[in-house]
Amino acid sequence: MPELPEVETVARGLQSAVAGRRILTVTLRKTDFIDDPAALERELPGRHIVRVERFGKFMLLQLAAATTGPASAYELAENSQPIEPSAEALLVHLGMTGHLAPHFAEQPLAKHTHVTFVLDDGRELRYVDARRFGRMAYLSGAALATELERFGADPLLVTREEFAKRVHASRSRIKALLLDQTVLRGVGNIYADEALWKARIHPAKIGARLAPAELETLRKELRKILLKAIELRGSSISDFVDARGIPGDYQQHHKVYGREGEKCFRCGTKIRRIIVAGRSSHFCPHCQPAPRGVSNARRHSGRKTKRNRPRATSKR
DNA sequence: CTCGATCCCTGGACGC
DNA sequence: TGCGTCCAGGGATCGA
Repeated sequence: MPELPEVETVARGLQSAVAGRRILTVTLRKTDFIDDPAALERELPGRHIVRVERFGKFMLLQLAAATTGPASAYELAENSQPIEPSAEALLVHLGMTGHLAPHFAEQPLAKHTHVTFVLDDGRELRYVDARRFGRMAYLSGAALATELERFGADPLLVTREEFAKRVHASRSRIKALLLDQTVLRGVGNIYADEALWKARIHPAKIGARLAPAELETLRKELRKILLKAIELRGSSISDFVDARGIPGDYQQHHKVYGREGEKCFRCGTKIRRIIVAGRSSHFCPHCQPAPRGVSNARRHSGRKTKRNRPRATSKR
């Protein structure tokens, strides 16, 4: 599941693989995850991919009109300017199962290939996403700026003061705050759980009640974990692979995620899993004591037999 | 303002 | 082997 480190890994791979290339044609198949499919077909052909970077869990393929001519990869590497409000970009969110990678044209189309960009060197940039939880949008100018402004701070760059301000501004539980993309951009379920374990904070604790020292520990540990995960090219849970099809290695380092019932590496207590903010939350009941009002007692989920909802047939 | 619930979607795990 | 059921979860949305 692509979170910040996985998206960073893919973005770096694409930066070295396709930056400087020109998009010749766009082929769309299923389009229900695309904001405005017609805009992609209309705007992308002829444009250059100037640069690929990560923004939260999004990849931003920064584009430029054909008239500027192809920039050399070397030239692009020298250019580390942030995206300007007047820029244009293709936003790609990988959702849970999205892949964006270059292929040789003769390679057969993988199942669930929904978008193909033919590049000027004969290769194709293909978007494959079985579940279509991803998102794709072509945005420019004010619309792009507005879209990006919705998001919170980058967890790798956020300062102590800004982190504290953002967390203390709400009465939500810390797990919900870490997952909230308008608070921090890029953190998902795995790295939220890992950081909370490292900082010894219970996921259901109210963010505003965290002591400044706790908060600062959390910020630093989150940052360390994300950097380490980037170094290892992300966590390969389910089928994450980078732009070259290579899986990451950080899943070997998970301390709580996916370890329900196994022993805490610090104290040996069995790792538990509860639902916080609608998401599975893995934690050590001993190292991360429950706040007042939240029971750590084992309530074996009575397996609620929910739904038998009739399939809302909304194919497109 | 914050919450849970529901929905989107498919593949994989699991039980029988 | 095959079928049914459940589950994964990021994000939008809705009602409480």
